[in-house]
Amino acid sequence: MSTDTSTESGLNLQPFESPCCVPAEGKDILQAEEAELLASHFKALSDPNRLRILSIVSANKDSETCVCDLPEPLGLKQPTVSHHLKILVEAGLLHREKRGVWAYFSVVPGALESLSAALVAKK
Amino acid sequence: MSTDTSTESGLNLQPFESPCCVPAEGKDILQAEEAELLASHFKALSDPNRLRILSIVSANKDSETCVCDLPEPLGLKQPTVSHHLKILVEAGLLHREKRGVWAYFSVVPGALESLSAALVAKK
DNA sequence: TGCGTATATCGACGTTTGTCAATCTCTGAC
DNA sequence: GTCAGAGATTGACAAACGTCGATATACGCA
Repeated sequence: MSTDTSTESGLNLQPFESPCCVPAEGKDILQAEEAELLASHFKALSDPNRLRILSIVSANKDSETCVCDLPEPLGLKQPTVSHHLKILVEAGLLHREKRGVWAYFSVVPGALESLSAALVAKK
Repeated sequence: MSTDTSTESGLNLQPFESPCCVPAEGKDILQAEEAELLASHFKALSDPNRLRILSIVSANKDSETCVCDLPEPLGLKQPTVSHHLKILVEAGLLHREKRGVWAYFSVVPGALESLSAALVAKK
């Protein structure tokens, strides 16, 4: 990266080479794979209707939430709700249990907490 | 949902109507506006390259990070990096300070922590 | 067996997103 | 004033996303 600066040893003021700051790479930086994984989790949380689904489901901790209760408060049609639920389940945030014809959902214990911790403990 | 139930007026016991669970709405559920706001923040975190930018910037806390250092470790072109930086700034996660020709970025104090808290304190 | 219902899946559509080449704006140096 | 470089903006494009109607699947009941 140095062109022909004669005295490169002692001086730290560079004419045009690296005038701003240090590269800051190769250290304990979030790697591409980890970033991809973490981003996929946040993507599951990046839709307002999915956040509201999580809120509703986590509101009744004792009794699980069934799908049939979600379309009305959300103002969404049943296929759309099913689509969002699938995304939340695949993200590991919701647990699906099918009993008979009905499907009941509950928040996976510790899932939100671990995501929350990843936010503050970001390297 | 009701086909041809003759007496639809006063009765609240439904033969096939609500067999699963309670509606669980109208309580302390995440409202649409709050959900929209929260989702917009998580959307800023839902891209792996933006997470890596946050990681790099937060890695050198003392000295801020300049834009010119980001394209190389990320493998992105300068306009793309600028685009992601804009999203992070508008989400309130990064602070931009332009000194001369260069722009330096730093993590907004408490921004990630407040998001992290919203995750576990979800109603 | 056959019917009604709850949920999942499919297909389509408009919208949003990530990326980059090209260009513009601004600043410092000569 | 002129020039060079840093970074922001624009426009374009493919890919991904959210939504919903239509349909399929699975289960309980008579």
